[in-house]
Amino acid sequence: MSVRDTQHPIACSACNLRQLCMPAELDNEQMALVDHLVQGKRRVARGQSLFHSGMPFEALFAIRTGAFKTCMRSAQGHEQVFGFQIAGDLLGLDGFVSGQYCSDAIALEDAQVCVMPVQQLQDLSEQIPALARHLQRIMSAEIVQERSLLLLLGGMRAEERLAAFLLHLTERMAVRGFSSQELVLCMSRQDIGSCLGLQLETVSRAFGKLVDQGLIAVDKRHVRICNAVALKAKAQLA
Amino acid sequence: MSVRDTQHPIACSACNLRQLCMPAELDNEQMALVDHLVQGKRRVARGQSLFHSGMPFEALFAIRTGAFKTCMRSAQGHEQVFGFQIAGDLLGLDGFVSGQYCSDAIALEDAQVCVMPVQQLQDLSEQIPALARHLQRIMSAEIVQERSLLLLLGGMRAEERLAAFLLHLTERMAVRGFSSQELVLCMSRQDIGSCLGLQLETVSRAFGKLVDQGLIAVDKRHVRICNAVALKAKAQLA
DNA sequence: CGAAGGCTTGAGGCTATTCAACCAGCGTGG
DNA sequence: CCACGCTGGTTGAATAGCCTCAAGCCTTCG
Repeated sequence: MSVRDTQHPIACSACNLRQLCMPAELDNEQMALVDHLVQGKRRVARGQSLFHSGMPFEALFAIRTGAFKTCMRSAQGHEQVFGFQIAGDLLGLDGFVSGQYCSDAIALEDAQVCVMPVQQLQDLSEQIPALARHLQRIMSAEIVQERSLLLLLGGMRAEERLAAFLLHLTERMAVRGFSSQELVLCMSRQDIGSCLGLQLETVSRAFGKLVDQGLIAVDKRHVRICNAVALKAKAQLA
Repeated sequence: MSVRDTQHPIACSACNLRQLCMPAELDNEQMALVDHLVQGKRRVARGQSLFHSGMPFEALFAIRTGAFKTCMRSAQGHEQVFGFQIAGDLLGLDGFVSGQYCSDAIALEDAQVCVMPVQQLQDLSEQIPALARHLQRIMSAEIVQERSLLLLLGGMRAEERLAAFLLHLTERMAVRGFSSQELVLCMSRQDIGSCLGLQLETVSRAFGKLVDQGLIAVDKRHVRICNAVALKAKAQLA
């Protein structure tokens, strides 16, 4: 399963991802409090789940390294992927409703996450309004993010969906300092398909089409954006 | 447009919808504070918007009467409906991210909403932790709700989508004390289609199929559930 | 080396879309 | 009053897009 390790207690105050999971406007005193919020780290091996639907909601997780998919499996065995999370993203926000996680979080590559127990989070939120507001913003962002997926599933064709997907991913990588031209996908065609409401074969064909049109170059899971303008036009966002 | 009216200042403490938009565990003192949170009401005529994408995020709204759809219009003119809100539901949760609403809220019938200014909401949340937690739960619920829509769009056929949609709606009406057999739709076939990722013709045909199978009876916008078990089976939730 | 997983490609079928005609109800104006 | 247009809904026929099934390739790993 997974192993707790506290041997590398990198404090939030010293973390380069702080700007993503923590509010910006903290003074030193508050920062010191926040440093105690993270109760250690947890490693999750590729393919393992960080949590799954129905487990008691005990903590929120911030991704330090690696990547996850959040998904649900229906009674019929159909797996629906809701999204992909990378370093700096928060996992477990769906647990507040019922006190149980409502989805599965599965590591797409070996990962390390910061564990933030809910109780501490609640207590600290009461002391630091900025933290409470930040959580609010993050959850609101999650809502907006999922709506953009709904927009995609509701009104786009396969090629357009894939184009939008790739652009969305590069945007997020760019925020984290990566190239906005190059992209290494950490998920399978099947996962992409599930997220976009397509079969893996259709995803494969859509990749082919985009390559044929000269918009991207693909080598296995390595993707290069050749014509960002045309790609955006295709994704109907340009 | 819309008219503010304060002539009927029904306090939250006296409102029969309180259990839906407010936390349960409030003492009298806290209840008195909450009563001041609602800065009057606003009427919205059928077809008019309560807010639309891009407007500054100044308040959250609780629906007292009437119904809304939340939607977005893409550059290409495609309208995507994200969901339908009825009495007791909160509107505007997507505004926390950027300080602007990210969607449109359009009244499907003449409606009345309680206006809760963000600033007061934030201040009060700091004084009443239960209120902050309640907001958290509501937002978390919104995330979960949208995921169920993603599940629907990702893996169901037209008939199944409609079945799930009808069941979801009756469930929510049942919570509010209405019959779980009878349903009056406040939205058009087009709106339903947009929400379910279908064309209005397809929705119409799906209605027809469900009627043929004896699962429901339809008279215009009046729907009666004849065979709830079979309907649930079709929606893959039973 | 063989087996398995991930990906691509092809052929055929099916679902939902598109385009179109048509009907019912409703409000307007002659 | 009826004719009229308009909106919302139903129905039909043809088409397009995606899914399904199937085969085959490449890489990885035991």
